[in-house]
Amino acid sequence: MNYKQELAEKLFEVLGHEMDVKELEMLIEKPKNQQHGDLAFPCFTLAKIIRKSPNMIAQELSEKIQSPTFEKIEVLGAYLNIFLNKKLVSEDTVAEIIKQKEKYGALNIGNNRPVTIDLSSPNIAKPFSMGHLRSTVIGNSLAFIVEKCGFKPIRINHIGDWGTQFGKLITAYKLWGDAEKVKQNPIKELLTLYVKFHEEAESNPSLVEQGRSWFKSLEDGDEDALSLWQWFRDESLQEFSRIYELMNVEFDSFAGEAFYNDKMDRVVKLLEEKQLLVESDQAQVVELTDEQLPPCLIKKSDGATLYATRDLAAALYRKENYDFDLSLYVVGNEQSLHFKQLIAVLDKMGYSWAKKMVHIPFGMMLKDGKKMSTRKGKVVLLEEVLNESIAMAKNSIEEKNPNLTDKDTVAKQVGVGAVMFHDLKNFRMNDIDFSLEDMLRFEGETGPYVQYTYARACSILRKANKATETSIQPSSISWEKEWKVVILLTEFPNAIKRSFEQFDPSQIAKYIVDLAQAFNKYYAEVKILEENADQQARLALVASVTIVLKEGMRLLGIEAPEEM
RNA sequence: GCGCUCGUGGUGCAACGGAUAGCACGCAAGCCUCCGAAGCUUGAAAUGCAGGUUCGAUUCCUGCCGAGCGCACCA
Repeated sequence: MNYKQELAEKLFEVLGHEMDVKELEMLIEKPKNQQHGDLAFPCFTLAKIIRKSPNMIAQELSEKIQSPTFEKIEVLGAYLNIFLNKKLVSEDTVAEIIKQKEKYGALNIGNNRPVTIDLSSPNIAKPFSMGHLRSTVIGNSLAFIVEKCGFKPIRINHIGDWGTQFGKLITAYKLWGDAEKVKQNPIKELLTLYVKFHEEAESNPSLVEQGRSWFKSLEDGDEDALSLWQWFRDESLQEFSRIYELMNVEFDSFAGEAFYNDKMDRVVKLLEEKQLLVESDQAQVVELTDEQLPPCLIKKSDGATLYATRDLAAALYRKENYDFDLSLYVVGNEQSLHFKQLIAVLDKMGYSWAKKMVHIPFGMMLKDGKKMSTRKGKVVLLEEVLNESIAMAKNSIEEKNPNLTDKDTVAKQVGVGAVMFHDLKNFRMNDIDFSLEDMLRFEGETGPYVQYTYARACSILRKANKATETSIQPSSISWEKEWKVVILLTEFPNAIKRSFEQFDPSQIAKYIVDLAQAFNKYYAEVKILEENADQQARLALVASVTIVLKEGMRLLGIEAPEEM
């Protein structure tokens, strides 16, 4: 199945053990140009070791290597170009996929060890904005990827349900709030209050002081403050769950910031015991000068805790309760410094597992090239975008496939798929300038494009009206026209491996677009349902494509409707 | 000022240090009496600047320019 490895082994046999198999495998590449074959081995590195011209080495190697897997070996300059045996590789690959079904591409490297994933983490009383979309969608996909690699994912939604913004919110509600309005449209009304607070605070600084004092009351357990907090929290969570349902995202834990309120004293004590805590400007900090980082603030001068304190408590709690092998934090790039500090402090505390914590940063969702600001109300609401996308999908269905049953379900799958895919298709570190137009595009490299390809392939299998055979019959097919599709099918496990190693779902998104493109070209060129001796083999190929496309979409958290 | 991230056709993005730098959107021209045109085919169009390492640099290193984000009592 791994042809690269096979080639590396052959090279190793033929060579006088100048390099080991791993090194040789590293050098093997897939040519950009298909005319150069399926695998290529450049001889430059070898030339240095053996002290012969690379062209000569290539020539010599080409004469010595033989295997039924390689049907042709060409020498082009310093390159050894290997052409795989199309019939053998195609029939093996297709048979393998049909046999393994959605298990194809699974990697058994995790040994069922737990991996916690901190994702989504919206702030209560603030709207679920496009910014949270990124963490939710990337984290969700990473959970599936990690699972595919044999780990046990634990999705944790570290809800932002505590902090000074609640003091501000309570202040605003006390001054201008209306219970009825909040009940009717909680998030929007709370956002309005939050924005108003910041507008007013510019000319009236005492508001900030009031906010701070309300938060202090909250921390001290003041009943009035607590009941307001509880109310805001409940209303917000209800709204969030509606969005998660739309996107089909589920969590194993909603333990947010408030959950750690009673677990922070312990952290502070531990830090004191380990003599890491230092007073600085009346605040308690951990110095990180050795690590060349700014100090990490643990307690404010008024004794209140901070973000870092909470995250330390959360890290300890997660280690103790989940015994994670890996702890991923899918949080924006702008918090890189915070996670460096967090990990550094844990390391200083002597926890060896600190290095198992990985911050997975991603670029910002910008608006007109600038950061969106909740305070100024410059946010785009995710739910509105999703609903608009669903409505657009519905229109497309009415126009293109009016007889479809269950249009609403499919519209949801396609509309939401478009938004999620748009976020996953590019390398996560790139900033994204928000564009509704781009997000709701259904043509080109988009979720709906992949879904459409899948639906078309399913349609063929339906029309063939033969259950996909468990094995493909020997056929006269040459696999020439199918070859681009086949070679991509063999690449799926690699795409999964890359996405895991780099914690990068876009590797899979790009892969399924490539596969969909190759299949669509094949579809345009070959009449698959033509009755002839090759039909069975072609249908098996189509079945393989549906399996891999569907599994690829699943790993991104996107649904795959069979008709659309 | 210091730190992190990023500079590729008009726009959005690809390219384990390798061959002629790929794809999509948009634009221009085609393709449904034929398996779903949310598709396919063809065309025009790009590596910020200057050095360095290397047989070979879009990729690695240094400097500069440009963008975004951070840099103690927000998260």
